[in-house]
Amino acid sequence: MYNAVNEAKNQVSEVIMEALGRLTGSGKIPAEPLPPFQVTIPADSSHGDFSANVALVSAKTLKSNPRAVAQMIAEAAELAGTAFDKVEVAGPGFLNFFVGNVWFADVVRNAVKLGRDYGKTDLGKGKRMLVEFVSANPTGPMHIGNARGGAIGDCLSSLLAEAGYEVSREFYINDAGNQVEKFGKSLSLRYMQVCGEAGQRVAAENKDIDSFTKAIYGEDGNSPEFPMPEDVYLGQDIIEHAKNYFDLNGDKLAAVSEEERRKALTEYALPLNIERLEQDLLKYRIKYDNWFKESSLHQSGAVAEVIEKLKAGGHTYEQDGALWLRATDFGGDKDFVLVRSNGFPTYIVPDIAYHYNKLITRGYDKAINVLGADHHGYVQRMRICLSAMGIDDSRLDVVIMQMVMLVRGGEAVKLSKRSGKAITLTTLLDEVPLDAARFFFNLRNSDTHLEFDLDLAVEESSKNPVYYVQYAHARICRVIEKMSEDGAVYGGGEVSYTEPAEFALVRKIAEMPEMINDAAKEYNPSALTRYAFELAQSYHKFYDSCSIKDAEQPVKLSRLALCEAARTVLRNVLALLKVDAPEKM
RNA sequence: GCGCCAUUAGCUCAGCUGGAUAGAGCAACCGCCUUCUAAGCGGUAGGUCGAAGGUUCGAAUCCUUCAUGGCGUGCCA
Repeated sequence: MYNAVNEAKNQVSEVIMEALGRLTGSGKIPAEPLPPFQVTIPADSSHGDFSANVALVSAKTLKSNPRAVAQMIAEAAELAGTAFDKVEVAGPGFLNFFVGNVWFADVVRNAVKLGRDYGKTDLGKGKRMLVEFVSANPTGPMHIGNARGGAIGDCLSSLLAEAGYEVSREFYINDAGNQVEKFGKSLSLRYMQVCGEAGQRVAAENKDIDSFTKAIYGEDGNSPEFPMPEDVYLGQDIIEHAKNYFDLNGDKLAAVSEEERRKALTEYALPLNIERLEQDLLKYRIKYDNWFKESSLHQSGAVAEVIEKLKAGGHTYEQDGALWLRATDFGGDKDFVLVRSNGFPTYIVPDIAYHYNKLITRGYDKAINVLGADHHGYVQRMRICLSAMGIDDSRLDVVIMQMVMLVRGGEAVKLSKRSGKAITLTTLLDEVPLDAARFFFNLRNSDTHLEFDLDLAVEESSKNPVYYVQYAHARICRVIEKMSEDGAVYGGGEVSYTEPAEFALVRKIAEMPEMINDAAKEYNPSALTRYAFELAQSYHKFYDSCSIKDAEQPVKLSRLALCEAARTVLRNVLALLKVDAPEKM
């Protein structure tokens, strides 16, 4: 795995350690253990390509001032055979290392040579990660939060794979429990409305399904003529299912028992919803490795086993007819219920069984869940449950994402999950290009609120960061194409650079593998969009100040090589985001 | 009440395992297309890093307290 930045950092450390060895050997500094120091890339390249704070952290131990210590190390440092041309003492006592031309040339040649493999690392070699994301309820369409979760989870998965982890993407289908009960109840109510006299009259007046559902739906899903009680789903999709079932099968369910009706309607609509979820996510360029059904955990007895295990471990007690988990034994605020007094387990029991399946049955090293901030209380409870099951709870990692605020015309778009009027993933994608949606949802750290500007996402201009990045790619392609028409093609030979804009672009290219490692460690796919933007920016600046067409032969090919390298890296990053890299715009 | 997250330029946000003059985009203002894609580039202006203490050679970054906002804290999921 090629990682020029990491190698250079290691070299800096080695050079310093050797210098310190010589200094203690000659008695110039006392032989004391020194604190660890850091090698970083300075923000300002006039401070060198790599910088070490060894003198600053060691000054106290050595009873000297940082600049004097730095000076001694700089003088004792042996740079022959390293990537570095020179080392300087600067500021309060930093050691600034400057890489030579060979380093820059190597970066470019390697990026061109490695192609799609450039940027890959082996950070996670041998580790298997299961990334679970979206897992929207199959009782209705996906909302805007699912859209953010989808983009984050999918790009996080790509990122981890790039860092060498073996990654599986998984969707957990909540096809059992209360939500599904409520789904059946809602369907049944709407079905009876559709069968009824009023429903038939509306059907006669509204031939197409859209106007029909709208008519039944009323103002906010609860029209006086077609009233719905509290605690049911009011989405128009429920009416649509009921109507479709009626069209296919007539009113034959009107006479059967409520229970039977709910069951039949659920068995009809739930698979359709699940298929719809899969289709919608595919359109969003998300393909799961596995769709895991909650119902399978009930059928296999895994849910019952969880309760038995927790009971056997002595972590439960009965009170008020319910079974409680002694969460306080594991640092929880309060105990909570596992099995309700009506005999049904709460939502967390199948979830425990599911995590047990991930970590023990299937043996993944880590289970990563992408969850909305409104579920963060759940995370602590799940950790407690895992501990109670004897599983190391650090094997569960959670990426919490804050809410999305949609903005249009400078004002917040009001969301209402309950009324079914929330903006769905599908309607979002009708309005916003796919590339923009995927890019925008990864624009910010997941743990900050995301302001999604619908106007900006649609705008085809430099204001829109997606276009800025894609434009850089298209520009590179055009340059390379133009030059090849003139017979100038980079064939992999020696290259050399002199201009600041060239160096800046090479440095940015060199950063990719480290960026991947850092972002993977932090589970932070937003680093990808940021990096893509910075890389595009470095290219635009290079393009502006360094002509390729008018350059003399050796310089021309070196710059062409740099274009190739930049294009490769841009493509690689966009591939991780699953955003198109257009050749023309 | 307790817990989690946030608070940095007019706006949206980076930077947070302590380091050099606190960065970027947008908005504002001034420039650059007979020259490889101006969907671009350069420049100007804009900051008591929510507040107050503390830790230290050094704090946007770590600790404490407080303020404001969001979300949790169900025999809902």
